[in-house]
Amino acid sequence: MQPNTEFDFADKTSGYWALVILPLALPTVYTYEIPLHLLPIATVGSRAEVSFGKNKKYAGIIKAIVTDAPTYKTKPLLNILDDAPLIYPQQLQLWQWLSDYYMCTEGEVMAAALPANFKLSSETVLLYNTDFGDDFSALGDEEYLIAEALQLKLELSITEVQQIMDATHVYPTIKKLIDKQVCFIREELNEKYKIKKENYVLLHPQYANEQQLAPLLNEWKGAHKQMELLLAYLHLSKTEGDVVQSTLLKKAQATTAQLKGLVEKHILVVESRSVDRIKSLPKDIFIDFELSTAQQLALAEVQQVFTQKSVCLLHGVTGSGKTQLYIKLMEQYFNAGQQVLYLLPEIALTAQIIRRLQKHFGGNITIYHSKFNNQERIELWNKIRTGEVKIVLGARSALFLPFKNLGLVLVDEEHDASYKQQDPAPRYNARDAAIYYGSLFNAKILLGSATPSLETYYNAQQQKYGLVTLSERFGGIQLPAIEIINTTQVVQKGKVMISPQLKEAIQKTVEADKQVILFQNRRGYNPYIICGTCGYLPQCTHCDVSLTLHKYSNKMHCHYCASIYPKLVTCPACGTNTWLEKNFGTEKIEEQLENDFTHFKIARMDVDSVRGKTAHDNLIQLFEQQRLDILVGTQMVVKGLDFDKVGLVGILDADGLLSFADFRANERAFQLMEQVSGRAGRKEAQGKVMIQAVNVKHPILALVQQHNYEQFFKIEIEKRKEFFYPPFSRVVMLTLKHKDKTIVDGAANRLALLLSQDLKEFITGPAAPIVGRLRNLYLMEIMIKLPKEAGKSGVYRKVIRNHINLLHSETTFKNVQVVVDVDPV
DNA sequence: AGCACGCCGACT
DNA sequence: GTCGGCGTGCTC
Repeated sequence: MQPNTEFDFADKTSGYWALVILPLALPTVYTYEIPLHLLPIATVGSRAEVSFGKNKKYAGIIKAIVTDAPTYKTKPLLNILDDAPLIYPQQLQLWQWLSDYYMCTEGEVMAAALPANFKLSSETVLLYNTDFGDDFSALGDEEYLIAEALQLKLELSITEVQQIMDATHVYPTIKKLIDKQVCFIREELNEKYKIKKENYVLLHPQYANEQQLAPLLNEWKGAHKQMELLLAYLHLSKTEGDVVQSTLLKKAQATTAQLKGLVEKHILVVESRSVDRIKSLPKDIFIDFELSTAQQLALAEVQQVFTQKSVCLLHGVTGSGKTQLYIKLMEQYFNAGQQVLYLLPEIALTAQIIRRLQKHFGGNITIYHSKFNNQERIELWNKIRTGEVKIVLGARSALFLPFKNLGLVLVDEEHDASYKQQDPAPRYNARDAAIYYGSLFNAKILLGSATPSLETYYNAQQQKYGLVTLSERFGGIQLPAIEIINTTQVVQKGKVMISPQLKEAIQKTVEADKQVILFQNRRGYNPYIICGTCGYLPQCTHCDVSLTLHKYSNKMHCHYCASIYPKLVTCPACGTNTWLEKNFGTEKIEEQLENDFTHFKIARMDVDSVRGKTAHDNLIQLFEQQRLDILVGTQMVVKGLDFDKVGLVGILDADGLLSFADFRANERAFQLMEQVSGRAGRKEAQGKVMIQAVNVKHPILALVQQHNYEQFFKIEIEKRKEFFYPPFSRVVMLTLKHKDKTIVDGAANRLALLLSQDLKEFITGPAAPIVGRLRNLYLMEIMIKLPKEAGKSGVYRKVIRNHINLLHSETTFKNVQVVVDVDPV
């Protein structure tokens, strides 16, 4: 694979070709000839600048270097953009695996894997031909406009041209301008990343020894201000070591001119140094706590498992102190000089956990998530690649980082659905991909959860993974007592659902100086308006869903396509104005609570209230510092938060959780309720949980009440087995989309028929999903439950791929989009 | 993903 | 008659 450096350079063609992955949804790699002069630096894993199509340029990744000449003519690589490979062979292997397993292209994986600033594509720039003169008489109106602007600015980007012409159809005009030689075009591939430089002030070498400065200072002849500046410098360099120009000038209240004076006198020198954007903490490790006996035992068991198996599940009840165990384990791998990846669901990546880990690992721990800007990501990327950074804490995309020497992967809250990427391909599950990625390094993988996914727990039971259980809460605190409240009566009154019992408990809890968390599931349980006369229900014009009423905007929102509509005054169906507000979301609950408890401090936490970078953390901090009494929220309040003073947790609507129509409904409901409950009584005393439900006989509720995961697993796994659902099968969900209803229906039937030639007994559907139309596209779904026979899954995927291609070869169905989702959640 | 080519409806 | 709509196909 490596280019032969002994190659005879006298030969003109190098005889080597590079297979390049482009960051586009293209099914294959593209072959480029490696020009002789680039051969020594063209290495697998580096980015190459290539021309693709008529004039676009991209930065692609060299996947492989081959010596067999392709049968078609090739373009040359234009440039090699990296001194050293950006990614390691393990990354390429991971990309390949992801694209195979999740049935997407490697380009899509690349687009997801690389930080934005590494993904370059050219921008077309129009350049004015100064030889053209200024005779614009032969130009049309639009051509004239552009030519005039070009004459003035000499360069225009395509976007600027679009603005000038106020039109999208700019290419024909540009073409004419080029033909008439008014301008020519250039394709620019810009490296956006600039190393941040900062000016440092140093003593001139002739004063390297400070004693040499004394005569100078005693016989100071220069400006007084310059001496002050020099003294300020000496002070700063004593106290802080390296002196940054900006800090010095600020401190001495001096100007650059004065500093320049000293530089000219060869007393000081200014040096531009690249600085790290990532502010670094001291690299001390400080692990000052001791594990409890139960934790120590569990840690020893994990270590024991890792001598035989590479994956281990840590099943620890909420509040058992899994994080402490992780910290001890991380320390061990860190000390062995290996890198550690700690994955968390995006939402749990709060300042809380970050602070906690930084306290122990200081500057050795690095955080990587979507809120970081591009420059910071690039710097991190490089530090991880060189092995300088040892511990990374991140959400699912941190999986793509180029580890050099990965020893341990921790997947916390392994059951969490947000490890699965939903929308743009690759639709990967970071937990599963982490297991594969780890195996490439021979790393150990620890999956942690209080409510493991059925798949993982099953794997543990089958001895595929090791299993370690922590059934005792840290400090011996009891798991919260759970009370189930029948709300049949309350519901009938059509009011906000806070039962008298819950209301009383809230009152008592807050009065006892404890905090309350109220949980309301959001999806499918939103406020809406309905016409009280004719029953008309306002719906989104692009999607088959009813609109949600938002109080703060007083507008109706579509939660699927984000369209916003004004609140209707008269009913478009019957012309009356008798709207009824139905149902309730977190907003409405907050409103109700404010009425009921006028003296309590109440806050709401959901996607609307925590928009923006810091709102979420701020709210958590407020709650942590007990400046809030009641927190009302959705899923968000569940994840990874530790609050010491929560005495009561209320689940307002358990029916809503249990009523989803898919095979994971019970699992999700159990996990959610168990996790929410776990927020209660973590440090000092046993907490209390109240679950409101109409269907109080639902078996899951009893299991939650007993905190009985094992029993839940036993019941649920039987059902999965009976109906051939995961973990007994592997689900592949095909979603077909088209703007014409009859065409999607036809395509879905056709595809199902095609698939049934090979996979007859595994197909369910086609069927329209609950939301049958999204963004003006009608949807149909086909579910395939594939058996998990060893070695067969590749064959199955090929069959599916072939049949989709076959469908697309039929003219009627050519434009039907088919989205493939492997292991959907 | 772009971008060009090509075949049909609404205007000078 | 042409302009420009977007459906279709290709990019090493």
